[in-house]
Amino acid sequence: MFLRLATEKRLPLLSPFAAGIFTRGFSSIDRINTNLRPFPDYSPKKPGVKDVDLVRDLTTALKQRRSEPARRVLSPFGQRFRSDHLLWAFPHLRSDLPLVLSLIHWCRSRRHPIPAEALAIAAHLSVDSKHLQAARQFLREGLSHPRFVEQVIYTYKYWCSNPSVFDLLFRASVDAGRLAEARSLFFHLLTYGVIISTDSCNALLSRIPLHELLTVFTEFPESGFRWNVVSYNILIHRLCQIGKLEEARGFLRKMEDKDCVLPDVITYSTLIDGCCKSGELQEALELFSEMSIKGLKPNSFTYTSLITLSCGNNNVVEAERLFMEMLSYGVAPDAVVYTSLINGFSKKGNLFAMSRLFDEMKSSGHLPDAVTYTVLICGLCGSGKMLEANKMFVEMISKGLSPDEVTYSALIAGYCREGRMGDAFRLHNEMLHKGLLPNVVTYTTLCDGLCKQGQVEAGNELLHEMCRKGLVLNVVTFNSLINGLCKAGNIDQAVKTMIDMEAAGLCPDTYTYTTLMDAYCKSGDMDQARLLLKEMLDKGLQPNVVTFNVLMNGFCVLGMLEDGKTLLQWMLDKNIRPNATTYNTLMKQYSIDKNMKATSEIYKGMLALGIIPDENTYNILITGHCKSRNMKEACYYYNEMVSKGFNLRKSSYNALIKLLFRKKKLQEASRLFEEMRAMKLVADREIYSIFIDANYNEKNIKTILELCDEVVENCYVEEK
DNA sequence: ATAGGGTTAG
Repeated sequence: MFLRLATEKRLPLLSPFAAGIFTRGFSSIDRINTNLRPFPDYSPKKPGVKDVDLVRDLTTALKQRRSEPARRVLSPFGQRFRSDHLLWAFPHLRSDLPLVLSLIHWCRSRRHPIPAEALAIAAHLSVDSKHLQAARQFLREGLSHPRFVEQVIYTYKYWCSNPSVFDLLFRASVDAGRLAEARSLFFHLLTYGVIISTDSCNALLSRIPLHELLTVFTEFPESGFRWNVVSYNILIHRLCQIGKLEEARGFLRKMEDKDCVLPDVITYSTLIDGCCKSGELQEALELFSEMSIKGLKPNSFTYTSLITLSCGNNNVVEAERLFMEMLSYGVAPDAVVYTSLINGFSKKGNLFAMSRLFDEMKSSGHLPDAVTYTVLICGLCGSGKMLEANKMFVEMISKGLSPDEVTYSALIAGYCREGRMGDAFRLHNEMLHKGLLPNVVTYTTLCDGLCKQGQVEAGNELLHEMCRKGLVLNVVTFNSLINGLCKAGNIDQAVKTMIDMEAAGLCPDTYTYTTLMDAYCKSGDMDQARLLLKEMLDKGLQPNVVTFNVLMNGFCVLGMLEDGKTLLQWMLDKNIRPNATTYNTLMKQYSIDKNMKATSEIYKGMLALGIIPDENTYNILITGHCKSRNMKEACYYYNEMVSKGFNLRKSSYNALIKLLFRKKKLQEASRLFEEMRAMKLVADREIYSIFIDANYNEKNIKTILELCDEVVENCYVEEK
């Protein structure tokens, strides 16, 4: 199996009838392959007379008393025994591997070094007895001796070994990380006609760096060796990992057309995943249909890649469709595909769908693992449900699952978002206590949390601690710190930090620029903001909707509404889809300027593009219309937003109540006032006065007292 | 030999 003579390459050189030679056995092959090296003859070192006697007595004792412990049997020989005796003992024990093993074991226990030659022979004997595990161990140990390979070759013929010993030797080199050695071993063995198995060569492929992999991939077949589908899958996977999709696809064609190796589900799934990771949905779908045409049935790996991409594109509807399609094709779902889908919903904040799928997963017999729980915890944290996230954390531990760095980082991020830095650091300490090392993400999360609490200095100190632990800052860490500095009003230091970041070999990205541009915009320095925009465009960085929103906000608060509208047009021209925030920013400024006509036009433009208004949009419309005393419009938007399940902000309630009161709509005003109080929102003092007066007129003492209490409790405390 | 989880900007 393991040995194939390296003759295939020479085939074309033979005469037409030479092919028949191959059926006639080795002697014929030897005739045509005169340049194949023969295996050398073995001539062991000669023992002295006393040595001969010792070895005979020792091996006889071992055989005679084989049921007794070797230690006891061999103890009389302890004084006189040398490592050399081992070599002379082997011929006596050649078909008795258990005794060979116990003799070697005894040697080791007496601290006798085992010579390389003995290790080579022991490997041959082990292979001969089909004891591959023992052979592997001897070979692994032997590799630490110089010229061990030569020892194995030198002893090979005499000990009538099996060619698989070379395969094991090659494999041991690979496993020991001696990759260059393995590579040259391949060619060296070739000169003896030994061919390493594809499996072992594939083990080499999966361990070497990509540039060497590509060399090996072309250089091994020069001797007639052929790669198989696994080899191609390894290569394609590595190319996909670094985003070289074109080349990966090239090898898909090459394997079929040039090498007659048929791609399998793994080949296609690997390529599809590569496309998904690069966001190339179109490519992925092409390959998906191509594999089906070839009769290859996609599996849960294939679907997971596509589902994960859909979720990442914020398209959970498509993700769920794919999941249903997978089920309808009879592809069994597993914990991974469930986890991916659950993650999609949790990221959208759809906790209902998240727990529905979690239940479905459990009831269909798929055990949630640590990743599943991490996704659930993350989803709950993202929705501010820290209590439930903690419950999930406890549940996962009670199920015997171990939270890892990722789980902890997710929980820590949840606490940071709530400003609960004490809890965040408590978890950080808990990690250390459990022997889990906080990594860059954990530290970045904590640093960001500190920055958001206004403690930039502490954040910076934490990063120094992180560096002392040998961790390296990444782009996100820098961005977080830059943001902290900006929010603390220290733009100069933020810019310096960006320069540090570049000096550290990290490229500022869209987050970095957007953060700094926002700081300049908010300080009223639109010129600097524009300069940064130019710089990022020059670097080939794409501004995104957030970048534009930052600029939009800058123009709007400075009253530069015409620039704002130009910016909106520019976005549309650049095919960057504005979102509700973009429109809200413009609408807000127009409504502050009491230009409700323009506000309404912007709103219409938003609807025309199919951009869904959010809670903010309605609040802007309501306060704006109230300020312009458009009661009808204000009430219209109030009803619409309530029907969509949105809540009014305090300012919207205040404005609407005041307007209703002014228009003598006492009943409506009062109803809204009650609604506002039920929402635990504190009305303006002016509104309290209005309702206290109104109740006074009605002589409703109880209500008056209640309202007075509330005013004292809320308005007074708030104004202090 | 292939798939799922955590951090940053408005």
